[in-house]
Amino acid sequence: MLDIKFIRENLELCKTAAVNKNRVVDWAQLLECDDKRRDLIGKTDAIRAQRNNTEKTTSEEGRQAGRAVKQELKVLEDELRKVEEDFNSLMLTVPNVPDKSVPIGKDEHGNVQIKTWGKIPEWDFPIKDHMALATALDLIDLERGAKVAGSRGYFLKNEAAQLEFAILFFAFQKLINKGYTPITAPTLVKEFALYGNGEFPWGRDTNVYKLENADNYLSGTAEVPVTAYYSNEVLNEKDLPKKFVAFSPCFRREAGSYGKDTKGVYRIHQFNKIEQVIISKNDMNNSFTLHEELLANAEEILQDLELPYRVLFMCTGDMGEPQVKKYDIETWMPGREAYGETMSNSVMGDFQARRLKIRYKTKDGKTLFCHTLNNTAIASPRILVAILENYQQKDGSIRVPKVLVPFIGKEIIHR
RNA sequence: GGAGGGUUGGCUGAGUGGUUAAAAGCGAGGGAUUGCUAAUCCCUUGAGUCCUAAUAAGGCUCGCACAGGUUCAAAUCCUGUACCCUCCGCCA
Repeated sequence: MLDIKFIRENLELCKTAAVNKNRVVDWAQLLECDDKRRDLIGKTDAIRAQRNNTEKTTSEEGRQAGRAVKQELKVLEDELRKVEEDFNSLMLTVPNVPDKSVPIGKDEHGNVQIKTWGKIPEWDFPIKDHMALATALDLIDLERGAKVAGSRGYFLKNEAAQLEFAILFFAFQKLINKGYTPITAPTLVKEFALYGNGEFPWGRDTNVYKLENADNYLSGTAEVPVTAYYSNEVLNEKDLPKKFVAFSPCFRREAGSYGKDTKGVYRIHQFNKIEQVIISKNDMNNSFTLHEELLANAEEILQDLELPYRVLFMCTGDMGEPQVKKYDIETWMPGREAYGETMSNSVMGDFQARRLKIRYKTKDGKTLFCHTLNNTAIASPRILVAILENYQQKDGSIRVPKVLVPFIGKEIIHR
């Protein structure tokens, strides 16, 4: 959510931002609603003032007069309510304004690679993709996954199941050691949290599962519950930033991506993720610094795992509505002969905090909206795709990344 | 699933129909005083909107979980919803 005053004063900037993000906003309608809204506020306030200045009465005459004022007020208040409803839903459709540095582009082709790390492995034998490897080693069972859970269902078995726990716990501990507060978060969330994060209204019909017999949704990421953790609260500047490393199961409908990435466990409906979330003060430079910190944390995890990756600076058309700036980290996946997204690192400015009403008191007593940021730490099983494929050996066995050996209790996975 | 109790500002907590106050306290910010510290005193400390160059001063309105309603008048009465607590039942 942007500040309507900001929109009024920076209309062209906001319009351009929406165009660059491929989002349609009915600006004329929004501004008209805002005008109407303010006009009605003025009128109702005047009548309310009149009402408030009426003296205490017990006479029939006085009551008559009071009723007349009340009637008048009711008409205006009803009108105001309607206008505000329209206004609020229009406001929810306004995307955040990207930072000046963000490359302008229509879609993923506009993203800019800003860094690569690690050497893309070369093979002296025909390589297998993660499903060929995992099937032979009885690590992943897609058939029974589909039988039990439906499309994109899966079971992780044996060392793959161990690897999942290992990788999650490894990342969890790493971030805890960096001072992040460990937290396990509810996946089952209320609607406000999804609006608050800016998942809604945009992703309402494609991204998120809604429960049938409760007024809840299954969140696609711990970003949603953890960012909403302090909703409607006023924090203290000296306690910022709040840094969390959060675990949650994640659910994604993936409606509209039928037929996309259907191989293996790259794109599935349910997975587990460790997410980094930061609530910080309203200072963009400070937030950009934290954004880099989140990036460095994620890179460190991939470097520990010795997985080659690259960092993309996401362009306006591929970055999502709430974001000011976003990096994706893509890890090399030999089976795809390409990098695949494994982490997504965003800074939102106060966009989410406005929607969620997360504020803080500054040292000099002012109340401001916080800034919010988040980045993946590790998401499983997608990262297993990279691990299995990059660590495969000629005989079909798989080496265990050094840092994970203590968790698995062996160096090689074979049957 | 059933029964009862509750929800007031950054926090604790008064207030059960009436118009200069949502009391008081705490915390926070600013100021005064002070050899330093401590103490004391004063002011400020929810949101919207209008007027403004202004996130200055001021006006008005709203604000007591949320949404409606009753009334000339609602934190206070009524209805619905959410959440919290206690107990019963079921249960990992």
